[in-house]
Amino acid sequence: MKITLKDGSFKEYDHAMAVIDIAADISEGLARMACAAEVNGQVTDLRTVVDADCELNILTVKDKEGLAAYRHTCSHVLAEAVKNLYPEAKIAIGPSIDNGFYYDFDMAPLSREDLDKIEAEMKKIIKKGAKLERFTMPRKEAVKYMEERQEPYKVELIQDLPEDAEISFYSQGEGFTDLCAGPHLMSTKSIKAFKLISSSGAYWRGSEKNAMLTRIYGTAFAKKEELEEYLEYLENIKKRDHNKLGRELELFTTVDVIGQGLPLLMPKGQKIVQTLQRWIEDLEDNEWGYVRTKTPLMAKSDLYKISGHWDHYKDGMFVLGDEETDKEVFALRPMTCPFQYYVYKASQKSYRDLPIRYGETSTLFRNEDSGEMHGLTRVRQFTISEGHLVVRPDQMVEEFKNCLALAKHCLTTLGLNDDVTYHLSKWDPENSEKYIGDPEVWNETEQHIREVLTELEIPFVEDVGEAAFYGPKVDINAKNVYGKEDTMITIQWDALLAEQFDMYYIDQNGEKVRPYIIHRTSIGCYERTLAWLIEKYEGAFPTWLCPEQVRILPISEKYLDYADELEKALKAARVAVTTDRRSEKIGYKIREAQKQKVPYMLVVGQKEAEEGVVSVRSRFLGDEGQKPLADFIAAIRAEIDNKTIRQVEVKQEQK
RNA sequence: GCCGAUAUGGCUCAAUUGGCAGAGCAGCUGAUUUGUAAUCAGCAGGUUAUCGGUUCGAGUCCGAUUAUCGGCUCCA
Repeated sequence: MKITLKDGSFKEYDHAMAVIDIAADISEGLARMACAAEVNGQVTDLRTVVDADCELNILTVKDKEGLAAYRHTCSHVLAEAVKNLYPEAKIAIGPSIDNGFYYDFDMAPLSREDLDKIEAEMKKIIKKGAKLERFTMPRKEAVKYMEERQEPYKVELIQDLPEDAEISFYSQGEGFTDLCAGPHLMSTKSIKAFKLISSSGAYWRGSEKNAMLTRIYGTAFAKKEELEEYLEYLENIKKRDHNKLGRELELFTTVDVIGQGLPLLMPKGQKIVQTLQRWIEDLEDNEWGYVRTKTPLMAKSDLYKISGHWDHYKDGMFVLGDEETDKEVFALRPMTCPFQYYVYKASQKSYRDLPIRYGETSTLFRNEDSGEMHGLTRVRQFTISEGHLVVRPDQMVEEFKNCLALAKHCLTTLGLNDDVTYHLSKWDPENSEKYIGDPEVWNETEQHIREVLTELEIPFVEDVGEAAFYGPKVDINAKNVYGKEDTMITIQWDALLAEQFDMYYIDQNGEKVRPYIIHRTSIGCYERTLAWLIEKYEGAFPTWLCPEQVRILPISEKYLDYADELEKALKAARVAVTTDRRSEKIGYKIREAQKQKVPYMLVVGQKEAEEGVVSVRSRFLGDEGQKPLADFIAAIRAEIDNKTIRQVEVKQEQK
């Protein structure tokens, strides 16, 4: 047989061979490094026996799948260690994940000390360096085997495997065997660097209806240095975490008597939100053809009965009053759609009126479960740059494109455009009762969106079952510092709700026609976007967004007269000024201003006051230097007026 | 909602087996005028998250509640 290797070279053998032996034949080093293999593009185990011509690629920890196998083996070592220390623990599942691996056990919760003990046991196991052996069993035997070992979760897994599946096991050391598809390393000895990160609860098979198991997270790397680097990285990203940094910078806070998911924006945080809001509202209205509405924050239950929310979403709403005893019951709004529909419906519309683009800076309320709240990204009350476009079907593609362009413009201006992924969120035909409308409408609208994204050369992935109940959408997601993804912006194609709300326009022939609706946001919700900006810029915002753009640090009492003049000049430049007329501890105050990420600092002394020159420290103008005051102000002004350097790039990008 | 951890002054942290709640920084007052991690002296700041229990005595032990953090689940 003829084996084609990654580099295009060949190996020929006259008998069947295991991949690991082929690797050893290529080079001993490769066999030592090997974690898994790819045979004809299929990831497989090193123990796989090859008996026909094929393409073979040996995977090491440098390959994604190789590293996954390495970590997966580490999770088996973890399971063996846990079984050694806690024989009563039942094993569930233990896959590799993005940054490491985990294993779920049915056992009592663990403390950090317990994890340290388990880690020590794992080290012992690795030191012994047992070989991993793979074997298979028919279904009946496999079930019996795991029943004898009193592993009910494994029994359930085996029973749920498809009829034709090969049921494979891996065993290692003295009596640890796990149901597993592999692939795995040849020996536990190959694991060089690992660390148990944390433990927590996790539902069996990810369903809250099932038992809560104890999950242990860990990570593993090929080298100690890589592990240390990763652990250091984990420490460092905490410094960017908006939930910590945002509080330190006094952008927001929470108060226990006010409640969960109800952050308070402090003056500096609100200054940023206000800057964003003024910018977006003016941009939408003046350049993108929006008209603004201001609709109520609550409505009678009747409205939500029409929209369907009362039946499907009541648990997620804050209901005011008691349905049993009160004549009227109200609810705080979880979305703005129907409110703006009634603005549309207030008068009869002609085809000439369309498209109509309604924008609203809209505060919404959602009664999230108590464990879901997080900083500014998951809250119970938030404000979103919301909007609904009522358009004729023939205008739909054009308007949808415009919404994407506006979102991209916002992201680019904020410097966030490189950090997002686009998703086409589709319905799930298997679950059609969750959606309204016919399959043809869904397939057609999804195809339209697919074409729009392709035409705009926007890379995207398609997610089944993520659509809104009334239509497919484009979700623009970003990862936070911990790698968790949040939807920042969503643009939804709705060909169905106009029917529910009996919206229409009069066409050229005098006939009533249903319009299409686009639900969209331009910059997302302000709380979440603020959180994202904090993490992106580590609190050092572009100057135009800075709540405090300049701080004056005087060093002499004699400077007082001059300070007033300076203050006036800076105010005229739309620069916030903090004057502190105390002269001592200037070094500390500079440090303090740096900590609070004030981009510009003016240190002003008596001598400079007389000469009209100030010492300037700023992270934009270089560390320090003497500059005429006028130059300094001009520099700040230029930066604010240009928004950012990135803003210039936007202009280049736009046609 | 579920599993676990945590909660002491504005901030960072102490407080021995249950035995007088303390320090540094920040703040305030006065003195000092020396330009980039710290001038000097003094003052003030606390119902130890809240409520309840055990005890002669609770920051410490027990229970409940609230909030925060790490996960799970959820996110129309």
